[in-house]
Amino acid sequence: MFVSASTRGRDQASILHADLDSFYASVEQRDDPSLRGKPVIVGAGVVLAASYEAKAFGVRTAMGGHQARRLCPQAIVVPPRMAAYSRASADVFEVFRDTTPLVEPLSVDEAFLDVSGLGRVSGTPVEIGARLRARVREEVGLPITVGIARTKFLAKVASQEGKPDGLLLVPPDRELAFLHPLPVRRLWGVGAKTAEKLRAHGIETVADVAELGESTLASMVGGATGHQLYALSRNIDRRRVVTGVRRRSVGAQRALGRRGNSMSAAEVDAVVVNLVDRITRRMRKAGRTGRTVVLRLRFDDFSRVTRSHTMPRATASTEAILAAARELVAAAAPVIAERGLTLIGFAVSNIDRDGAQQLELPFGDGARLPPDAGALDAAVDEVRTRYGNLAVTRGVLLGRDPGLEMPMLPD
DNA sequence: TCTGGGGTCCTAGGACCC
DNA sequence: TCTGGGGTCCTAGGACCC
Repeated sequence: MFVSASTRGRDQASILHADLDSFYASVEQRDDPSLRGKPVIVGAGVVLAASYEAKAFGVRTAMGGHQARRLCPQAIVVPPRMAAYSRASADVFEVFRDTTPLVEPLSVDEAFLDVSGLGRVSGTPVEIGARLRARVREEVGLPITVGIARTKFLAKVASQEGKPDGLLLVPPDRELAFLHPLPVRRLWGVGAKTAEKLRAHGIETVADVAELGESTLASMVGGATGHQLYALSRNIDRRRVVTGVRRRSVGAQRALGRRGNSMSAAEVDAVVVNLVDRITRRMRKAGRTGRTVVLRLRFDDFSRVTRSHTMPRATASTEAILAAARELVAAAAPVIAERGLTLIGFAVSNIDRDGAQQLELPFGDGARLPPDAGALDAAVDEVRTRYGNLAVTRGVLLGRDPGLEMPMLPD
């Protein structure tokens, strides 16, 4: 596993956040020249992506199709082509990984890149970012925006501010001037609900948040969110760019619309079988197993409900997971009958958690406790390189010094 | 304006254990 | 018979993100 250098780069802007612009819509415009320069909407029922020409009319991602067409009647609506987007994403990430090995994907269309220590080879972060944008444009044919800053959070905000098709650097001595005037919604973890809670207290900007104490914030929005807002608003973000982060759940769902109301038990079961089959195929392909099956239901009034069941062992077997899924559906039958089903979905979580795994730390025969925290970190990184991103909490050294406890390690 | 599909993390209560 | 503190796991719901 590679992680960003802890000394180098801490005080200079060397984290890139690269974010494709209107990703799905851009792929459509790339592949069909007749769509270029025109308002394009991907997805009919709900807007999955809108080109900048459509956004100019107020069309937004996740907006209902009816509203979108009313705002922009001349928009060209195209069905999604997921396979094409997956290919485009893979091509873009190839450019990312050719730029630096320290790539942390956030989704199909964005990632953090740590370019500290590349100076001698590749130039300054701004030069690297500019070259990355040019390569994605030339080699994949897509516009991409790059934000550059000293921290992940600032880099991400910078790419948002730099859109579309731009590059924006936040110099280390301009960070607070950049951050504080922004609306609270720009803070990670602040969505519609949290923004409303804050607004009720007269808090509108990041600067307003930064004036509050952590306990005050926690009392408004909860402990964890309060802690995060406190730190981000004061420009504290020590998170490093981490590779090899692994998925924690695998799921699939299907919206049924109004017809969900009138589906027979057999029709519902057919959907269940299909969803479980898709999930377990993906799990087996990825070599993952899971212990907890979660049923998600949505109803006429858009209310939601979840039911879950944890199995004794992690598995990717269609039979085992389907059996659990069917039991969850059967147990939820009364709710389904009462409230009008419009969506059904499953997720399998507790991935690869088949009880604790014994790993041998690479200290070799006669080795002693690592002399310092740095050596311990290196050992844990070594284990993670081999076994993936484990949640390491505590380990006990066995052997020569039984019972010697290692200190708590961060995730 | 009546809304897709894929995820992540946090909170809180209850069961159970020492 | 009643009492305490601390911890883990499971379930359900909620907020948020792209």
